[in-house]
Amino acid sequence: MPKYRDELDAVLRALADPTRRAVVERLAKSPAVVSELAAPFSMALPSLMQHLRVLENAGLITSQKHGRVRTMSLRPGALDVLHLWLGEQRTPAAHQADRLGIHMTCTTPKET
Amino acid sequence: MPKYRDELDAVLRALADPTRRAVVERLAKSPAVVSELAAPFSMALPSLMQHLRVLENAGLITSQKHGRVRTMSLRPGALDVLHLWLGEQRTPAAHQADRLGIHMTCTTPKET
DNA sequence: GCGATACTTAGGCACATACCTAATTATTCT
DNA sequence: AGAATAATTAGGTATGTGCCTAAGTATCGC
Repeated sequence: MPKYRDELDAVLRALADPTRRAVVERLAKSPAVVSELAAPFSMALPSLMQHLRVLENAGLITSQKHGRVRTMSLRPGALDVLHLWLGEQRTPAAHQADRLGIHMTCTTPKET
Repeated sequence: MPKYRDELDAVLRALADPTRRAVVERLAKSPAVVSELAAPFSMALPSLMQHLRVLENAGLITSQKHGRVRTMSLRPGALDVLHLWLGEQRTPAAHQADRLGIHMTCTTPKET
């Protein structure tokens, strides 16, 4: 039952690329067709398509084809798995801080 | 000033690997020394060290060396950048749902 | 000092990933 | 039908990533 972990892994891998993140950000505003998505990038179409496939396989986006046009949309709730994981990683200190309504900041120690 | 984006990129890249995520999860409980961290993995020490370096460069963890022992800790607030980005990607629909206190779920459409 | 311990550095190999161009398929427009 | 448009498939390259072994370096404990 490591479905959650696999899903998380796919999502994080997908989001680790700036191009794919940009696509997600674009789609967060509204759905768009492939060529619209490709326009902002100085990248050949097939390259971008590959990114879209990765995003789709990760379950982050969905697509529907009408005629020769494919419309991609962000899947609402697709990022929930990340949200969830993130919640689990809060340190005890952070939890404490949360309860107290303190925002924690960190100083960068000199490297060793 | 794309410092935020660079930071986000580094963090997501770092978290895209299961080994590194496992390290983060471990460190979320408490700090640990390198050999403790390495123990659960069937991986040569130098390989794990490389992961630790990636995590440290991404600003997710810090380390301090006392004598010959290096103690690693999760940097509280290191994941904030991710949290922040995540917040920005909520679809209008998700926002709507949030306001209404509805939890959105998705059905997986048949692939096209 | 000397061996054991805890990392570190150096260098190398295999496979994954991000691109590309060229050629194809499927629709739509005229 | 034929040209234009929107994607897709196929296949190739180059760089990045994750892992390894072997050989340091720096403490620590006797």
